[in-house]
Amino acid sequence: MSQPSAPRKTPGRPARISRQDIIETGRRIVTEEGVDRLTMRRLAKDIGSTPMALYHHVRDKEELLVLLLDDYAARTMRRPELPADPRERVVVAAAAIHGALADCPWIVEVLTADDLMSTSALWFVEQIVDGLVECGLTPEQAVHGYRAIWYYTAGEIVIRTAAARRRAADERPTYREQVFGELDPDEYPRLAQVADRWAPLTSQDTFLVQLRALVDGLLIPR
Amino acid sequence: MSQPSAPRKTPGRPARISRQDIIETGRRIVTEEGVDRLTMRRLAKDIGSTPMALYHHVRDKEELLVLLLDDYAARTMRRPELPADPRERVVVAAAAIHGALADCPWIVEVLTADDLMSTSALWFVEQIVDGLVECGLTPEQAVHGYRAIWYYTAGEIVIRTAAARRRAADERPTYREQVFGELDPDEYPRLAQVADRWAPLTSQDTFLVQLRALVDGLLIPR
DNA sequence: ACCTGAACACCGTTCAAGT
DNA sequence: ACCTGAACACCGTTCAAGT
Repeated sequence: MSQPSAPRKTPGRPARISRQDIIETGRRIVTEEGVDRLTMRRLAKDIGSTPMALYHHVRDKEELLVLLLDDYAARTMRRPELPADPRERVVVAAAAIHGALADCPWIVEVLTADDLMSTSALWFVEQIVDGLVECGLTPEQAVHGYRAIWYYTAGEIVIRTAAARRRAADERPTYREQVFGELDPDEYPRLAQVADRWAPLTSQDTFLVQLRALVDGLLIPR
Repeated sequence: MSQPSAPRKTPGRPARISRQDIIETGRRIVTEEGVDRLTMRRLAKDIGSTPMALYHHVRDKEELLVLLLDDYAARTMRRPELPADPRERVVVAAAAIHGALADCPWIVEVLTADDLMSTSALWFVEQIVDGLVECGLTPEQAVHGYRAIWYYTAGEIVIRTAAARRRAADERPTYREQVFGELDPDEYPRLAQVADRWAPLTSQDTFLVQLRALVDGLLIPR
């Protein structure tokens, strides 16, 4: 990451707050109260300073969020033992990324703001691309394969997080429930057939089996 | 959709603005200036009314956005000719959903707010689930398969839209470019190998071939 | 029933000035 | 160099009142 406030050699006034203070206080607010409560004003208040002081250490709020994501990843993404089989290695590395994101729902705000998660996740990306190459893909195909896995993973997190947030906030029946209640079985026979099982089915966590399907599909020679 | 302002039978003051006015004005603002510019205040001003008048016709801003998505889908999602082969049918239906979303980047705001796109997209979901069943999946597997396709599709849109927004707004080199510039080839040999091709590779549109891979993977008997 | 005006409780960020 | 105070230009939404 860029370091606009890397420790200068003495001249000028000593800093009262540091990037590290900002990150730590930001992390506390986000984990305890959610990313919606993280505002520059609130952060400044908690840190005992003014909103504008923050702008001396971070460019803007988006940079702050990326910093917090980096901090989160560095703090939690421990490298797991990976299986020798390259296909399994791809699956386990992708599942590890997914697991880290799933424990950190506020991440969605930043996901949509940057395409590569964090330097701390780079090792996992390496494992995925390398595993795909070892399975016989060209490096180019492997990059595209990684991208498909990343889209699937990010999409799962974004959609599931949104669904959970809605459930938490809402009393009213979801749009989905309304739609499935009034489904015309002549026009939508298959959906009508599964209508009453839709909610339990889609709340099942099948991330891993579908991830395997995707990886298997990517590895079919073509 | 719920219709809190369905036409009442005469009593009371005649409405000066209608749900339809709100949707049309909202659509104009969003398509001409982007979803960020759509505020209740701005919409009220354009419609020649006050912010609070809007709250008589929509519950809140989120409902307004869902209404706009519905309107967009009903207006643009024409049912295409579908191939007879069920596997191809799944691919074409999913690609049609993707194409509609890709032409409408502001959708991301609403995607994260509701899990099922719109009643207008229901026919496409039916085709996907039905195609998967015809290929031999159980209805339950087909629903999970649809979900995986939806995650992949939504993830692609979310990430690509975010990347485009960043490119449009930013001069500074992306985080990604910085990371790939300083990549340690000993620690990340595979990424170092593709580092200089990463940007062109990941800007290629491979949605369709990866979608096929996913569908093929979902259809492998297991 | 439908709409208005004023207010509440906020935002991110810029600017000019202070130490 | 680092921080402050005041201000700019906004938000979504509630409330009480008007017609």
